[in-house]
Amino acid sequence: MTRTRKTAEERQQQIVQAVLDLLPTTPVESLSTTVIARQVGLTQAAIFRHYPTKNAIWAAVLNEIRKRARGSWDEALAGATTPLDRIRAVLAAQLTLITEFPAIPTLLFTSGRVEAEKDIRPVHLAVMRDLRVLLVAELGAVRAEGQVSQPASDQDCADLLMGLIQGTVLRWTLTGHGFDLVAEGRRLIDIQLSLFAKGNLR
Amino acid sequence: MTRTRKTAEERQQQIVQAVLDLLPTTPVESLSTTVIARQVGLTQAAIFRHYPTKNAIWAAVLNEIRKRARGSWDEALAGATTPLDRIRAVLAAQLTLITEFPAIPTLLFTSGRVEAEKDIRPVHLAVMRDLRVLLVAELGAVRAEGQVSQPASDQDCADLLMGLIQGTVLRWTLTGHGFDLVAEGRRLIDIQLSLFAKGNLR
DNA sequence: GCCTTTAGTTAGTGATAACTCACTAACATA
DNA sequence: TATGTTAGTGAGTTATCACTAACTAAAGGC
Repeated sequence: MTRTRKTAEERQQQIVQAVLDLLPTTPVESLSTTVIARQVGLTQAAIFRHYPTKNAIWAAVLNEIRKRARGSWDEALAGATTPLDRIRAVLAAQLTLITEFPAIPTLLFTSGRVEAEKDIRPVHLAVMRDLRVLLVAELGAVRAEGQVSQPASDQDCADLLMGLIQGTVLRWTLTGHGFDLVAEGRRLIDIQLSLFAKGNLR
Repeated sequence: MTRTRKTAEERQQQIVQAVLDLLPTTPVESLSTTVIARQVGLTQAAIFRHYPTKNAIWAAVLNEIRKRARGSWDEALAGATTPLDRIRAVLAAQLTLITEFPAIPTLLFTSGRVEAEKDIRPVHLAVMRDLRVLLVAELGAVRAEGQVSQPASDQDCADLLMGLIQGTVLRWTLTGHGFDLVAEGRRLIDIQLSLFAKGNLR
């Protein structure tokens, strides 16, 4: 038994990672502290040394997800030049993130435990709002560029794109990941963007 | 105590109705057989005389929802004349149904218990498939009418519309029913349909 | 080498979940 | 009025949940 004790901080990260690893295969309500503990390699009680309540774990997990989402968006934004390309890149990044962490839609589509609602829902809303703000900004840039102006407001266009993403992810989740989310998403995004573009050519 | 015993069939319907009534205000995982029994006015044990397992209750509830969805679609289809109007009507009907039974997205967005998945998910998929088939058919009719032909395939257009609906419903759910779902949905649907229409005018 | 700090364990708590079983009483019918 | 059927009851069962208290032992400064 070469059991080495780890620092509390390390364990906290480990616990969050364990939840992220388990979520794609474990229904949220079956993801008990016992299951988490087994994944980390600790006893169930040890979990409560690092997080005071289970809700605290959910909050930590959601914040980690939010952090990763922001990171991947920033990366996508930096890698593209035109506003339209940035829209494509950010949405593709979001879909890629979701394929890497199917935990995200699982949590998103789960109304969740009664008490967890208070902790989880605000983070969801924040992530969605962040993405929407980003889209509206880029759509505004597209419009400002002048060449292509959408027939609908930037907000409406953003909502249509958000719906497209969410709907596709929902379909992907319900079909048990039955298709390539990123490819299908990219395809539909291109169609939608081309519809925006064509809209003003009349 | 003029306690009259009811038939098993009556009770079964009553139990399903009780779940539908409770769902908007009760988190899915708090909706125990005890709560259901209290709503119906029976003991908890009596529930199991009418449904062998709790999953059986969920299955019955989902099938009832599916039945009602079909019913409201049919009504919408019958009340509209042109294919485009039928699309608008069916989607609005679906949104109206959801405002009447917020239980639907609650169930849809909840991954649910492990075992319930087997019973619940297929019904979800069936409902979504039904709606999509309907949309594809009407979009085909729009195209066949000749005047307006979409720049994308009927299937893709249907997916865009489905995403629009699902995304809007998700937003509505997460914001705690913070806006008028039907009105907002109609607005976005009209925009999307006009995008389809304009697409071929170039 | 001792001593403080703290990660981790063992062994519980009470609450609540779905489900069972022996029994009772309302009902239909003969 | 007697009898078989079945809706409904009350008192359980087992399992699992989040969480806690008392204790143990590893780590690290002195």
